[in-house]
Amino acid sequence: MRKRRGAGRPTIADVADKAGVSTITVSRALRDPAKVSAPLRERIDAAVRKLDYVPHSHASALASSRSNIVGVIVPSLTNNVFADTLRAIYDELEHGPLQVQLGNSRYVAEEEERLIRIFLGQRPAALIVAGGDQTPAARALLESADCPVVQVMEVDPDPIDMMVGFSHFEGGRAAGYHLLQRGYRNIGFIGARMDPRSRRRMEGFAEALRSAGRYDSELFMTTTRSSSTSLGAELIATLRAKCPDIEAVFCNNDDMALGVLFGCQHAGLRVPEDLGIIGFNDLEMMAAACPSLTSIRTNRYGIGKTAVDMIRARLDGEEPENRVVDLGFQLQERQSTARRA
Amino acid sequence: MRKRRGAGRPTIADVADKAGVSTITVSRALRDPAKVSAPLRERIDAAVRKLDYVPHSHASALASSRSNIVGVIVPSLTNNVFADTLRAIYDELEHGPLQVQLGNSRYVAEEEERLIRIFLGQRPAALIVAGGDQTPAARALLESADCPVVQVMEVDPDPIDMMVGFSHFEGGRAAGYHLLQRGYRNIGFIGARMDPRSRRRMEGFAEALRSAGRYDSELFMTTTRSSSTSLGAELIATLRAKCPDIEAVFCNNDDMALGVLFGCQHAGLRVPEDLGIIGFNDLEMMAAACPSLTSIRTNRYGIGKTAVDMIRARLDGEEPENRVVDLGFQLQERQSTARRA
DNA sequence: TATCATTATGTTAGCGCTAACAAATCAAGG
DNA sequence: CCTTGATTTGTTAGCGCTAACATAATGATA
Repeated sequence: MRKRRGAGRPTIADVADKAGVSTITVSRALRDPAKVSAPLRERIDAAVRKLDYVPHSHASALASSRSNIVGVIVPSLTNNVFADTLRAIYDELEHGPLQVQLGNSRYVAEEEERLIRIFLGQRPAALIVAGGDQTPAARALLESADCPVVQVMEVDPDPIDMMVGFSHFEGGRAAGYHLLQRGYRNIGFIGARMDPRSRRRMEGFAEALRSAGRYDSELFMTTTRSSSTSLGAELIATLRAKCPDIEAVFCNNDDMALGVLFGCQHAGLRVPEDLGIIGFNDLEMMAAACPSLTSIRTNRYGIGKTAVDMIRARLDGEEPENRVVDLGFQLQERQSTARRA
Repeated sequence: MRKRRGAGRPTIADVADKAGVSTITVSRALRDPAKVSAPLRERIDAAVRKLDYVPHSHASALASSRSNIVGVIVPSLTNNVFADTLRAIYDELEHGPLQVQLGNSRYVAEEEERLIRIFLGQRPAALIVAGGDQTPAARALLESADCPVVQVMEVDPDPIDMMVGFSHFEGGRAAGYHLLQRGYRNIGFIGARMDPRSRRRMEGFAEALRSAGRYDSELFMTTTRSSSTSLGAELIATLRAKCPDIEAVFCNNDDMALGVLFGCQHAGLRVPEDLGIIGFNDLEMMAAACPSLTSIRTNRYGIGKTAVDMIRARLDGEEPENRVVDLGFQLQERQSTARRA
């Protein structure tokens, strides 16, 4: 006699037996209750509860060749920027059947490609990837994926499928204009990691300075090290040692900006009088800091929410009116750049 | 003629055809290459590459009634504390076949129970859950799960299965002794969210103060609002308005501690002279702050790494020598409590 | 070389679910 | 009463993979 495998949890057949219907009816009652008459539905629900039945998602995925997994690939788990977007995705998906599967590419394009490959192996319901800088192979994989794909955090005229984010270039440019407007002259840039998005911020910033004839590459300091508060403090010290006449600095993110503030405080510099500081993202702490820190506010939660909305619409068969949604940014002006111009 | 479903990507049968072997041989070559002779292995590998074959994980999970999913349930995605542990889990799991599936319980026990139910429906390879405060039903579900279960972030003599973390009570107590030792007398506590772990920190802290006869409930201020830097600034202002003679404060986490520092700076108070501050977790920014902030350092990355090690050992059939691993904590003494006693 | 243990590969039958088709039931109109 | 069309439920086969058993090839031993 052959041993039965996995004879553990109740299956849809057990529920069907108990309710006195066929398995397909149970399947329908669970997936689309409207397709089953009220009395049967009640009997099935009762049987489900009594048996504590949980559908076997793998079997379902295999039979329908369509899983309930939304693959999400982000470059960092510790970066607050992605945490907010992720939180939105989880919040939005909570009350549906869709499940998030999260991959961490650590800012490595090849790792991202590997993750895309793995995720596609699961026939995901949809895919969300950060940014628009995939390798050609990764892009090809995504283009041929037969599920909705949303690129988040950036906008680009040529999305793989759909896209929601904002322009990092314009954000950087706005930061530049703000410092110029505030009367700062010797304006620098501090950037860590320098992933493609940070690079675009820097380029927009440089363009703003250039347009006013105030661009000086000596005042731009970047590193591939990952950003942190202490790194911000370290870099501003180095930069000031090299260029003591620097008056203001744009940091590629808020952690770095906070570090610059701490660095100034340790060095006895007054902010904004001796040095103006502007960050990027407007994390919660920026408003609380002393002095409060100017930043470019981005709608990270909205990006996650919009991404899910787009996916849901597509899965419902609708075609989104715009394949690229620009959620923009706002300059949050605070004490750290409030120099009497 | 019946339409074939899902006639999309290549299957194991396609690979088997191309390599001139049976499907089970391909299956074995992919899962355990040592079971297949070298020449066949090479032919199979070549076929896999040529067809760009990716195994269908759902089919595999169904057939073996064992998925490659490690379910992880954390109470928050934005809390840096969990981000570090998560990062470790992802780092450790990267080069194996195991996939992480992440759930966010938002500090709601019922939501955690729901997630456990969903995850168990996928027959996970293992489960990692935060803390030891599951509902009785959730605990029962986990106890009957036929996979390794690791509770992280805490230690408890009675784990569901395995556990790795540290004692929040002892951490809080250490913070209390430190402030007493530094000569502070009117010592307060500020706590947001007040999840079970924060509560245990507070209890340990209170116990330390009580042992020195310096416990005063008037100086303990808690809220269920979620922690943030601005909340820290707000609460210290409220607490000082109520008890102007407060000399030092223990914050239930570092975000709150940073907020208290900012609050003091805005109010013109000197730290540590007018107010001593100690946080919990020792996030990166604590060392960079000005003044640098004392904190209880916890090994969050190590917790994630150890959890995966324990899971892997169990999956390899080994029994861990200790079902509960205490990774401890260290007091990081910095300027914010450096009062000349 | 015959015999047995070992290793390498193949055959068969599902895992639990759902798509596609089929049949039964029902409502309304002539 | 029978049509007709819509609605509800059931039957059958198969999604892609692997467990269990079966067999073939290989090696070791006397």
